[in-house]
Amino acid sequence: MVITLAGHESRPRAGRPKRADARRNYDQLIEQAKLAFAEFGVDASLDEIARRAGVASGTLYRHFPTRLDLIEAVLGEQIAELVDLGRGLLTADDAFDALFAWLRAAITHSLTYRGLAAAVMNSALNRENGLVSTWHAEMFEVGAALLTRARRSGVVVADADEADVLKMIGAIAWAAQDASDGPAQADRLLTLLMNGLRHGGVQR
Amino acid sequence: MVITLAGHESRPRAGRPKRADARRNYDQLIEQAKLAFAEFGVDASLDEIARRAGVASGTLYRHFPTRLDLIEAVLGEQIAELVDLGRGLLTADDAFDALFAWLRAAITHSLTYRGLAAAVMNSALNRENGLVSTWHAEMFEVGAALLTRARRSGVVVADADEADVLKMIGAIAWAAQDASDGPAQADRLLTLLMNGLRHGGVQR
DNA sequence: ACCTGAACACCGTTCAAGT
DNA sequence: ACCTGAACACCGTTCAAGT
Repeated sequence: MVITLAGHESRPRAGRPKRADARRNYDQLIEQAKLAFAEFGVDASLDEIARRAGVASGTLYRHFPTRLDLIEAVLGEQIAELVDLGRGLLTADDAFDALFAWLRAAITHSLTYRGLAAAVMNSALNRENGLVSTWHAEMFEVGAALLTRARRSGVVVADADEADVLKMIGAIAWAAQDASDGPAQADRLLTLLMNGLRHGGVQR
Repeated sequence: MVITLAGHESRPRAGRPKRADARRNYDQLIEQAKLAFAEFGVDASLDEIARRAGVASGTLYRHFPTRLDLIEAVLGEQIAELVDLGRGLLTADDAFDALFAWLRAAITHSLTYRGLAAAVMNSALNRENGLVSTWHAEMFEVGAALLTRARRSGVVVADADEADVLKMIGAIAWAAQDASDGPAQADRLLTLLMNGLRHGGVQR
């Protein structure tokens, strides 16, 4: 008798395929998704993306079973860079500034495409596919490490919770995403948050 | 020659109608919308709401040309109460606590229905129908007044911007809306924000 | 005045049939 | 293996026809 864990063995989870035509389609889909995301946000029509890539809708679903899989593929490198940046900042002199800088970069990243913050938040809630995507997991890990270090250094209040702070980052990104001033507003809101975190009070 | 301002003269903007059957439909629509919003959030299917109210979809659109009009109608009393609360708090002893209390109530209000914070944010951005809805305008006015008072009393940092703070409130509500702990998380995030606003630093 | 319900234009998702 | 494209089930919105 064979025991299978439901929902764990059936996912394609392919990555870039080997066959020539399939690989061409895969690349075209990512390329067109990138353009469509830039134009309409991450809620862009999947059908339209497939059409522009010169491919039927079923093909899109074959490669990217979920809209989130497509988003992840499009943002892959960018996320890797962000994680690297965070790891580097773990040895920076000022633990407060390091945390600040990384959160700032994370927010900037979230502003790449309209709706991205909401999509990420949604993926964090959706526990169905086992754990959260590795994507989100790595981001969380780095952010949590930076906050922990800042807390241990005594530059940040002791009871700041990782999940809360990172959730707040998502919230700020969401709030600023289609404001006319955009990044500037995100900066102001982040400053508000950091003042709340700073041990020893607001500095003016 | 007659000059008309596009988009300003043609809106029904009815309110509760006079004819008996129309009024019955109107009330039923609000009643069923309330139930549907509670069950599915403010993105509930309008067709389904009409169906449950025993009415064709066109009737719903006649009374509530926009989803936002329906939301406003459903939440009317609740918003009035919130505005009244805020006005009362304007004469409270402690300007900081008054601001805190009102923001807390505003967040709690936003948690009534899933998706409400996003809908409100969206309406604030959508300048097409002249100004923002009176609903939003009154809320903003009261919130801004409370913040201004706190700033003048010197209990809140001088450069806190009304629009930023209120946007942050929306963001917090959004972040907490489908968390498992819900209101508790919203409280923690709000505390973070208030610490950032407090003049003289964090108190522990 | 108000309501009905069909019609339209869009979604995402699945799946049998083809190569 | 991979792709196609029709089919399905859902949307919101409009509008001619009825009362």
